[in-house]
Amino acid sequence: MARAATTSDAFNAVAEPRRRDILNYLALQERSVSEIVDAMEMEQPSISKHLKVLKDVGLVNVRREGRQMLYRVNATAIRPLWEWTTTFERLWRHQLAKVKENAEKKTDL
Amino acid sequence: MARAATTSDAFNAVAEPRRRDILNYLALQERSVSEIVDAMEMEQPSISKHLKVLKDVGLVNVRREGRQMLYRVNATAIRPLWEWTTTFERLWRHQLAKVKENAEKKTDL
DNA sequence: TTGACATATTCCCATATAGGAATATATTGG
DNA sequence: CCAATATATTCCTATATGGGAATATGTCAA
Repeated sequence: MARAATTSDAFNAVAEPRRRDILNYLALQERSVSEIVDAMEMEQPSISKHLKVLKDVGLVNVRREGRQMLYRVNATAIRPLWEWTTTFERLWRHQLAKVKENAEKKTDL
Repeated sequence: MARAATTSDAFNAVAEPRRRDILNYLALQERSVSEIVDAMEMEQPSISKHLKVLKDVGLVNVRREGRQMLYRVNATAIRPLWEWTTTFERLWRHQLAKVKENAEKKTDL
């Protein structure tokens, strides 16, 4: 077997750093493909391919306006990632509390 | 170019569903490899390989106890994922608020 | 209709998988 | 030291990827 497809879910789609860059950029506002191309430093075909992956997993939505295609983030599709990470929140808070505790012990000496 | 290595960062490491399963299991408590093998339905070599990836990106820590290797989650390594997703939190709250608003309008009819 | 602009798709290829199978390494008890 | 247990590593292979290059598709303006 090989790796899970990039389009299999949001986790795989955002594993690619360029796609996270694109999503970060789109978080500010809806953008056309050429705006994205200008903002990122990538060829237009690459951008289009990344956008296709993002669209396939529902991380972005699109609408046409004349010759342009306007992409925007579908933030609710990112929520499952957030939810998965929060199951570990208790653990890292616990870890951080320990670190702080140790730091205070040191100061007390 | 090919895909970014699974060991390149936490995002790529957790893209594999089996590795998320393992992390979920380890979230409960520290576990030996054989306990993980029993809990997941996978061959031991596969588990060891997944654990290596998780260790390489710092998502788990290990200690030896006799013949056993005890793995535990390093939750702070998951935090960057959480932080990235929270940059979109405002957006999905906004979206959900809209959905709710529309639902209430309907009820008013 | 034609040309220009905006975006998408196809073809090519080097590369890193994940799992299966087999084997290697490490540790302990006797 | 040896056998048993626990874990890691190596070899193999089908597969999907991301970028580059070239090209196709779609839309508007005149």
